[in-house]
Amino acid sequence: MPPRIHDVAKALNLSITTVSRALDGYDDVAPETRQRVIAAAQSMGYTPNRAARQLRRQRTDTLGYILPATEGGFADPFASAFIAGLGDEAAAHNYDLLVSTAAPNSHQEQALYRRWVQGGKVDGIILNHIRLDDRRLDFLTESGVRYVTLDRSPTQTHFIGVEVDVQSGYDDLISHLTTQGHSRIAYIGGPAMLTMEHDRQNAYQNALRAHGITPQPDLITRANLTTEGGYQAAMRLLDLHLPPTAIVCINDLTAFGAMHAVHERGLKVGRDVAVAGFDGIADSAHTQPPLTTLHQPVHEIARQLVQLLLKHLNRQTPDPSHITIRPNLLIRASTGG
Amino acid sequence: MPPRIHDVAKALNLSITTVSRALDGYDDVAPETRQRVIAAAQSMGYTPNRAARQLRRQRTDTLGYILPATEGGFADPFASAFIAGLGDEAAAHNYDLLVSTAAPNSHQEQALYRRWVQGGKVDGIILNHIRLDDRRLDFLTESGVRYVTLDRSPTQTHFIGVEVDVQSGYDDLISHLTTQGHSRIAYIGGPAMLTMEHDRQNAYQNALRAHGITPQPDLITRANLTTEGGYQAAMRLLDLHLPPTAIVCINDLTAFGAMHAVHERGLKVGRDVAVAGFDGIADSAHTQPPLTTLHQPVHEIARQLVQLLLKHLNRQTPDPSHITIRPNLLIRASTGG
DNA sequence: TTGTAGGCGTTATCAA
DNA sequence: TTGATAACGCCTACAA
Repeated sequence: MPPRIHDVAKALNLSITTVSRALDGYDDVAPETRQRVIAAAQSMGYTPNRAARQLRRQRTDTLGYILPATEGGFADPFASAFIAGLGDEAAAHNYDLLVSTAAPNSHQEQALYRRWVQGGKVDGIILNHIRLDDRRLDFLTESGVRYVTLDRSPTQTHFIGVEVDVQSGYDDLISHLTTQGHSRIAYIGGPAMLTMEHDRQNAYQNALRAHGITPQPDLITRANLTTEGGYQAAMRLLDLHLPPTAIVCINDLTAFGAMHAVHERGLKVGRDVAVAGFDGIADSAHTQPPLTTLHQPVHEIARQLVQLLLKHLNRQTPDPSHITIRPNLLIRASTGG
Repeated sequence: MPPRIHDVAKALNLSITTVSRALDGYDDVAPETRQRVIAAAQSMGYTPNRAARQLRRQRTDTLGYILPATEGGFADPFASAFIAGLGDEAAAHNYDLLVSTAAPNSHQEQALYRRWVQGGKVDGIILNHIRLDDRRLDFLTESGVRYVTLDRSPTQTHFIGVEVDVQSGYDDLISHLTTQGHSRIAYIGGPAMLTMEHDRQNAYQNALRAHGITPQPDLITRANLTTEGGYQAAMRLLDLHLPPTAIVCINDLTAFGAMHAVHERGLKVGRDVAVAGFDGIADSAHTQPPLTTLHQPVHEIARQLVQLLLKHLNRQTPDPSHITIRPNLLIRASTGG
């Protein structure tokens, strides 16, 4: 049983009021008294009880993040970097991070948000994997809970969050590929309901057109953001009557799988078929061959999201209400050379 | 402002006592009354305030996990699968999961544990990356906070958690390698302070001796569990006067880096130098060549840990106080064939 | 079967 | 500058 404020007060022959104010830095406490209180609290190992403080202050100093579920919990390097970023920045501001998992659009997901919001477990929420028609956003808005998102929903009028300038990234990438002589450039995306998929596929098509190439439906396919999914989708593409000479993937994991498929068909990645990813996770520098990818600073993005959210919790709307990050094209051997 | 129990009671002309008991499933409530209460709570969207409940019940229904910090938050696929497993199982039992990051042995780490434990933020804690001399365990034991660990510390008298039978795994692996004709088998480990490193390096040496091979100090090196670290460590090994013909790595990421190094030296992984990992993350099936590795079911391990912890919170000690998991050798092309 | 009342540990208002 | 006191929302002995 940890010590209570009461114990500290008794030990010093002071009232709990004084102890509380001394520790919280109010200025109507005698300097000497404050010293004694702080010293005593330190030596007794006193830490305010969070539940009591929450109840009184009507806030939790806790942020929530719901990890988009992945059947069987597959290992996504993006996710851990993202969580680490959220955790680091939250901790830097003395906030805690509550994490849960739930399958998109599931009952559990809905129940989870209810519990968190109506039970007052969190002050604000960070969301990613935003969906084209995302009920979560409506629910949160209705409930008056503040949130920030990575990626912007088309239905979102007041966007607060971080956005990746996918178009500029894909312009760079497609430009690079056409320079290498590619014109049959395929695309492996993610689940259709994600804005991420919508945005990236659009950007891919726009970039193609900007380079005088008409997007071909049979060169556009989808997977599930995993290595295994990328492998299978790439297999399908390579089985086409007229297979692509380059494959652009929605993320690095998908690209890893695509490279494997290319190799298994007896072709050489970079020479016979170019493969590119998106994310720039650390592993991408060490694949065989190293992967050309659009790097986005995941850890930094997560920290920016937390900063935006904290500002949002304090004022009404953070000053720049959203931040745009330009991905950085890393050219490696998987696209020729 | 979400509805309170008071609001529900008023709407039904009942006392808050009755509402509370009806919702909590006490049997001294008239069936009809219970129906009405449940219906009203549902329609009003009532969810008990967590802070108040915690304060009253003196428990939080929250578990804590501190992600071992990684400078810059590099992306570790193990971590996200682990967190997903913790989150899934916790949610299945109506528990929340609090996550934070802190550098091992840092001041922040210590402060974080204090806040969580003494502030009563969590009922129990899950730990991994246990260190040889791990103060966290002493602190938690002293504080009377229940915890479970992945990996067992040598100083731990009452071990509650999950342990991986590394020895049997390395016996299988070394046996496989010697059968392939290897005898100069190197090892790339992790930070020296981790029990994980200690256990795996020991198991590697034991397995070598069991096959009549004397471990050689110059073939044993360490990295930092990342792909980049594995790359550099492997480079050092390949620069030796008498380089190894096989490299055993403490985890898959390290092995990815090692494979890259082998290739960069103009050698072929699997033919000239065998490389093996540990973890069996999804990507390992799709590297070039696919990686031989000791697979451990991360998601399942995480769930078992939560189950053990919850049992520990209810009774004094869970019945089997710990669970041993045998890793499964997946033989792929990175070790020949 | 239902209601009354006290208290979990803090913070904030007010008075001394 | 300090102290008494009333909430915050909920659960649970105890009384009715």
